[in-house]
Amino acid sequence: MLFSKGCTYAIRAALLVATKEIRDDRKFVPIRELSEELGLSFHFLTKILQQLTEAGIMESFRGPNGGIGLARPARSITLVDVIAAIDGMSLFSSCALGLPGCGEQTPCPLHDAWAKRRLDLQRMLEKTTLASLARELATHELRN
Amino acid sequence: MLFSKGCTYAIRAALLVATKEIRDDRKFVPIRELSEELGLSFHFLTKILQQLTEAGIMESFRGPNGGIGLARPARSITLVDVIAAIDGMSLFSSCALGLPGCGEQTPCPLHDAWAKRRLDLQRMLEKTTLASLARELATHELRN
DNA sequence: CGTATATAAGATATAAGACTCTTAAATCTG
DNA sequence: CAGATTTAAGAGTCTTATATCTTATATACG
Repeated sequence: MLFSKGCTYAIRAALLVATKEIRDDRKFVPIRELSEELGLSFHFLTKILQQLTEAGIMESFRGPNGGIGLARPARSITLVDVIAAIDGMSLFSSCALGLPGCGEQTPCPLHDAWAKRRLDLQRMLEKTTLASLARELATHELRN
Repeated sequence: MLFSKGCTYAIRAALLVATKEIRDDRKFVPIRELSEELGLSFHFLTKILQQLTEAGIMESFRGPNGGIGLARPARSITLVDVIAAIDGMSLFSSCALGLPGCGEQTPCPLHDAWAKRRLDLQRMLEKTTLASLARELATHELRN
């Protein structure tokens, strides 16, 4: 799998928050509401979203009318931001064959081909923001 | 991680067998020799290579002077063949967000961008054979 | 202030992946 | 045939990822 499960949950939840913020003009959404709409475990999602707040991507408030919301404008939050907070950046730096120290200096046989593609993937995920995804969701009839 | 650890071990071992076949004109190599040269657990590597023999990629013989060798010419064994035998093909067909049923009909917001890149990755890994990698290893000074 | 609501944090449980160990089966050599 | 060598197969262990449960802590509101 490209991303861990937790990472895919984080992306889906963050996108849903962005959608609600834009479409319904709501700032804070209870995690319970997110978990129910996405069909995910409430407790598990809570733990994952906590990592996003620690990373400064989201902010949370406890108590009644509390919930979680984007800490920055949706157009300034990229998928790489979310991925970095949950899975780290190793996907974009590590060797396809898992060889430590593989790089320009001492490349493995797959290095050039993979390095080129992982960089392209990173660039794409850096260009993709929660706002751009939310816009796509709104215009086309896409699943989330 | 892109591939499972077992899958990376399988690729590295298969490539080493191909190298020995070409360079030293040896048909069967004991797994113990492979595991020692690659710094991997003998028992674990045995189990993984067993999957390659089951998949018809390698063939094995027991007893003294036994070992494991390529079942077909190295130029006809692609990395996708090895990957399919160990990890399966899900990397090349599954949704980046892990959504079941994501596809052309009901795409997720990331579908187009990822589908394009995973296909490119698959094409590249289909074009890469054990023979072409072994050739690169021989001409350049690459690590394995 | 007291109660309800919501996230935070930590402990615990389950599942999957990675790895090890033991025994069996096959094959060669003398 | 006997013994050595090597893969095959299965059980068992360790580690990490995934998921759940429980207990704090903060906030709103009557």
